[in-house]
Amino acid sequence: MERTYEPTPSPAPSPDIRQFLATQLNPPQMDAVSHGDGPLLILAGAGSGKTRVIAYRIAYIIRERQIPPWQILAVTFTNKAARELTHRVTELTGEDQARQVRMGTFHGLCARFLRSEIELLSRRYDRNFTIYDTDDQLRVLKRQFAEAGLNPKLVSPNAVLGAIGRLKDRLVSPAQAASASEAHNPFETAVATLYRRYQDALEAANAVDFGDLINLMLQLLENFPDVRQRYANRYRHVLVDEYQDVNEAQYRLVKAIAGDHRNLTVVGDDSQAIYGWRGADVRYILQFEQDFAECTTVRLEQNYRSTQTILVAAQAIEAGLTKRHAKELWTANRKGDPITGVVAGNETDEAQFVIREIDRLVVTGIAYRQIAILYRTNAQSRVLEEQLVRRRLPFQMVGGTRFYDRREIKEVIAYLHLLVNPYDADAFRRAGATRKGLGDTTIDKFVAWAAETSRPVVDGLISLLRAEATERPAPLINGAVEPDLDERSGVLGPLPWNRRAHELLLAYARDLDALITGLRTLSLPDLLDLLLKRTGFREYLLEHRDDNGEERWDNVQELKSVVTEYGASGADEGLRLFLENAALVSDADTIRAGPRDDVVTLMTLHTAKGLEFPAVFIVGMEEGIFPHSRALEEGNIDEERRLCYVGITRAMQSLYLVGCRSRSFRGMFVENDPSRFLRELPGELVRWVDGNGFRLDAARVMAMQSGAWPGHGASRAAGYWGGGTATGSPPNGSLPPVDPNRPPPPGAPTPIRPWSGQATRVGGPSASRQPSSGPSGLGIPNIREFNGPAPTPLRPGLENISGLRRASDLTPGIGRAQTPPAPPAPPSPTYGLDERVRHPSFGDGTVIEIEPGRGTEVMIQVKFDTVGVKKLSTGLAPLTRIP
DNA sequence: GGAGCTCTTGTTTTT
DNA sequence: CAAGAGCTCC
Repeated sequence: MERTYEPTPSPAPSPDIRQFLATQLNPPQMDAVSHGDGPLLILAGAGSGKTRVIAYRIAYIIRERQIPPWQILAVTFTNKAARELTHRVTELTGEDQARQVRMGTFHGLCARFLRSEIELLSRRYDRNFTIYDTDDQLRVLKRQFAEAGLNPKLVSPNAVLGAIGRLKDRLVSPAQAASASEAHNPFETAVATLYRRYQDALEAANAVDFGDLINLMLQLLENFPDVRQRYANRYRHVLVDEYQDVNEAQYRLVKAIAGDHRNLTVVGDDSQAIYGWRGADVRYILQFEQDFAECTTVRLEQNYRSTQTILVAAQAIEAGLTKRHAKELWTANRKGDPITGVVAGNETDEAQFVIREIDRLVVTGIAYRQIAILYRTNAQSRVLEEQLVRRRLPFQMVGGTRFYDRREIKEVIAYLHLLVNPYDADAFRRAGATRKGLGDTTIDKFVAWAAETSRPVVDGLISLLRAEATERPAPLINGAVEPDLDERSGVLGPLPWNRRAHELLLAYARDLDALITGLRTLSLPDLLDLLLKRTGFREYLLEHRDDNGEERWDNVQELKSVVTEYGASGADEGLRLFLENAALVSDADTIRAGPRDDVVTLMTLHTAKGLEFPAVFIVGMEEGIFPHSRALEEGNIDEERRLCYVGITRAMQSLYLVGCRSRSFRGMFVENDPSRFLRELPGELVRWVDGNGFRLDAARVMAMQSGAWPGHGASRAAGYWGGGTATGSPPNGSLPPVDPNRPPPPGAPTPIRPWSGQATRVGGPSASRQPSSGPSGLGIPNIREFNGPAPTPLRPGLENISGLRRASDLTPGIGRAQTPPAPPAPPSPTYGLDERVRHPSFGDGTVIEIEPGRGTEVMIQVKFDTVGVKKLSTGLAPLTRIP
């Protein structure tokens, strides 16, 4: 096929489309959406309608430019984002077209591409490759420690796995890692050795890890020009979301596909780059204008999400960054309430404050689902969970331990993996370990035997069965099976295990054989049933495991309900789809609550990226927790700062930043200083309270801002406030007054690291698998059909208070919307007296009073049938009319 | 091979 | 503190 990359002349949008877009988008958004061919950089501040712009742009390319949808490739980082984008594009173009657009995550898309291409790349892989997750990786790696005679106590396998991951992010091969330039100390030498072995083990198992998904695809594109041409030709329009989070491999992947035609749109915000630890490099977005010199840059600087107060606070944190793209967010939203800064006593007080405050918010008409509690580390969720359960507040945790990471689930899935990928030795071991009587010794012997005789593990096992089925059962000589068991496929050779082990292996083989047959004849749910029954999995869990056997069995039952959703296709195809999902999909993606569930959401700050909530609590605002001690040690404060920026900008109306003086972990009490991020908040924006909600007096606020928890040893606080100003180094290693650009003082105590802990999760995967818009539903405007312009839902009365507009005001053509375009906030519904309404928490009720609230807010009083009279804001309360 | 015990150790974020 | 590794004993 001839490939030419002449830019299609970009026709001026037809007037009606342009007119319609003008009602939906502000001018810079419109510029981005209607940009023609060639590279486009969209710098999209928090809450500036980024996803909306991508969705509209895809729709625009299809509808207006008449590009076939299958020529469009849209890449995201998370499944959540991919799903949201699919959802929005579907609303704009209809299902038929949207389905043809190739949308997905980097990893998901690469997995998909590799299924059809990987055999070109190396004969060591085939299309049935298994995707190993972190747990699988670690198992394989630990085995390499043993085989290489390395002591896992001297070098931590986790650290080595991290190092290998980072090498892969930078496209460093095992051979390169072993070279002098990479390995210049004992650790790196060990890493190089283990990396080589690890990679060999993966290849032998026909398995790839997350890094391989990207890197193998890249190799394919870079080493096979015809393949690259094929992809570049097919995907004539490439869009990449969260571009600030790409690593080198991903960057080169994008370039390999879009480098020729250059129809590349990247969207991102360098202030929200929070994945440096995963190899992401902000540099790529900062350099986009050099990489693609002819690119057009559009800045989306109008924030539709947050109050001015919240935005200004976020910018105060952002201001401490050492480098960033020039970009100034502004909002036409109201000033809003002050931020609440909370000084609690300990982590229980912290949790109790949050809960009391949630109670209060709910009384004012906020629904549980409009509230999020965010924390730096998953371990912090535990106290919150305990208290929430105690107070019977409905909540969901997003993330934490993945459902598919549970041991019993991994064990069942290991069996399933074996049916698809007979080379998967790790799955063989894992499934084998659940079989009564089969121990490591026999399994090791078997795996070694299979490797020596060049048999995939499953084939080797089945061959035992075949040999047994011949006329001559295996006689034993000196406890070993007779060496020359003959069958059509050849001689098995000496089998180095005893009769008892042999019987156990045969039973394993019979089970797998039956399952392989089942793969052809049964539905996927039935196949799983057969698996559980034949292997006696329930008995194994109940007898064999800890006291939680019942609970574990319940989890397996959950797995059955998940699998049912893949039952439409045949077991074989359904199984492949299911396994791919199990490897690539996190709980954050599957366990998303449907819009019906009125629950408070708990998650990490990282997980919260891309979401928004009317009320947000960020807890653990302490040095060592947030910013995290490890980041402090490594001098990575910028990334923590960006994470804080992300957290703050999740909030639409109410923001609480909560920290505590002391916290117990590992059985000890530790005291951290207040987070620098707390202290950097502009004082006039914050209402400071203690854990009981009582206002802090001025002296205590000042103490707080100087780096000490107020009220904690009054003398201590008074001590360095005696002089009236906070210059000089305070005693006790407390931090000096706010100066975002200053590194921590040399004398600062080493912050104590947070402890780890297992976060338990509520709800199973089936609890909420229905597609949903997530908890952010409230703030996302309805997207109307392209061809059916709807009246613009002007948000009533969002007057620009107090002249807080930013520099963008002065920049011609940027960020200034004459008519505020459809802001991402729902129009406040109006209600009439005596109207019947429904609230997700309070039930049904009757409107008995309507009165003006703050600003343009309208407050109504509703007499609920069961809970009495409540005063609610029509803009915020999730009310629906009952006909 | 496996149960039950003590000891060590490791602590971020996720595709 | 809790999970995992390592040890002993059956």
